[in-house]
Amino acid sequence: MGFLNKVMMLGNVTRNPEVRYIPGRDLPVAKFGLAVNRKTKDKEETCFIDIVTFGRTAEMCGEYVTKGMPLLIEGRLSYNTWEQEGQKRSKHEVVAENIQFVSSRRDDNRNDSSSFKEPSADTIDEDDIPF
Amino acid sequence: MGFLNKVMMLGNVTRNPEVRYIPGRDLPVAKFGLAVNRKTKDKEETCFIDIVTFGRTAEMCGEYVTKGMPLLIEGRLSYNTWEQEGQKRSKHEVVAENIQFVSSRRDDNRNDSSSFKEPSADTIDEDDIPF
Amino acid sequence: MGFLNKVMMLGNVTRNPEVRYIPGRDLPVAKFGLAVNRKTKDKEETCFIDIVTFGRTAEMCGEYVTKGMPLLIEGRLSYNTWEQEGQKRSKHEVVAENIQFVSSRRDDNRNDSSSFKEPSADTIDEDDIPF
Amino acid sequence: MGFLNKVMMLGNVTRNPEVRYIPGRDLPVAKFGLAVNRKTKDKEETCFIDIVTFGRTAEMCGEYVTKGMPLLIEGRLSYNTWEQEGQKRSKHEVVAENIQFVSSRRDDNRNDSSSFKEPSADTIDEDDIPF
DNA sequence: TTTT
DNA sequence: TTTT
Repeated sequence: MGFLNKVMMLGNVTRNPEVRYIPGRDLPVAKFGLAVNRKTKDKEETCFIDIVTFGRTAEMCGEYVTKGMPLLIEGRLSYNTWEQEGQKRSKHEVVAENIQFVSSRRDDNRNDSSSFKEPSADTIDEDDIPF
Repeated sequence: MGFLNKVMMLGNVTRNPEVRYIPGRDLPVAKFGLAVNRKTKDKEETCFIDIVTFGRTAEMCGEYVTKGMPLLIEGRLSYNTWEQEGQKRSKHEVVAENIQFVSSRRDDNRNDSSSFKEPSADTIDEDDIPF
Repeated sequence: MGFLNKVMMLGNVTRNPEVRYIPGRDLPVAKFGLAVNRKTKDKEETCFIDIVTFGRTAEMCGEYVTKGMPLLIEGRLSYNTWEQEGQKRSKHEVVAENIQFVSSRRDDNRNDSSSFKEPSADTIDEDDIPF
Repeated sequence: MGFLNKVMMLGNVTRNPEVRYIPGRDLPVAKFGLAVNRKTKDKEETCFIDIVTFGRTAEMCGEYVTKGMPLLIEGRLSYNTWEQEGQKRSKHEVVAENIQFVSSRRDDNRNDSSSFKEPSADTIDEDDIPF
């Protein structure tokens, strides 16, 4: 049938990424939190969600992503289960497949673009496009 | 800054919707589960997630959605917290803003289209489009 | 089989919306242009596309959207054909089903939120959500 | 400010892909057409759009994609301009960054999954995910 | 708690 | 130029 599992979120980083390596593999994994606000007429609610990312994107998160920063995340929702002290535990998180830096001030634009040139080069398919 | 929180999932319904009404409001709320599979070369993983929907969409879920059925969901990720026996509890779910029926057999196409004509009329903006 | 046609774009408005009414129907239609930039290491390209929107969203575009403004558009791609002087002509445009205002400066946030309270109330399903 | 240009379409291939190579680069480029139907109560409309894809995805399109086949496309809208006989010409197309095969019959599931194992291995980040 |  |  085919599947589809796509998440796009623009929010603020709630804690600095921690980067570790999968034991026995030289694959970096970065984890951090994201908060996405939603304001309507009468209320404001925030979706807090943990973000995981792998490989080069994880390295760049470790280098450039900091608490408070706005970030555009594209990825998929994932559901993990494990046992803890004989108890079943489970958790949703977003596996980020693409991360985009977003400047929060018009004035910062110039600087952002240059300082984030490397990260932005990480977006999907950047190497494949000839024109 | 603006926010973005968009989820699109194509999966199978894991339990029949239960529909109830918000007390004091005549607003229907439907809840059910969705399983989204993801196969790669070496493994298969499934994301289980609870779906909530409101209003006319909720009514139609109560009427047409059944366990096992494939469904295309568009909505947003939401994070709820509450207290239970003095313990903080929290949960992620997807608030479905648009639901689309998906036939799983080519042969069913004809019938699906007609039996689901009403539901499919519920998609975003259906009333607004003049041509 | 089900269909899917979803477009999400964050860009700048290239001309002020023109709002007209479908003759014989009191349905407003707004049209304007959007430019979405894409920078990579070696080049910058811009996707120019025409946006159409209907109903209440169209009215709000007429009232609040102006040339140069950044805008987040969600909708679907549409393909129109017609005859002009015996020639077949065709055109792609995006039918916007949801429009979100995006402030371009952190400082503007407060004001934006309030001045755009009405528009932001137009997002999908705003009326359906009970909490 | 950051940009966003995301297109997701599920439709049928309208012509077999033609694959050529960028002169001087060993980069394959595949082009084909897609038709996305949209039925509402009173009408049916079809969005025809040209799809371009590069690299390994292009090769797989050349090998596996055929006219009539349903396909899930994820990518971005692109706008190209050129001169033809002194006339300015322009065109929208979708640059596909990810393509997913979608079986149209439940019965085909088994075979599809296996025959398309290679293509599906091309989805975003397949190599990066450790579990 | 789970679907194909 | 068009698919189901």
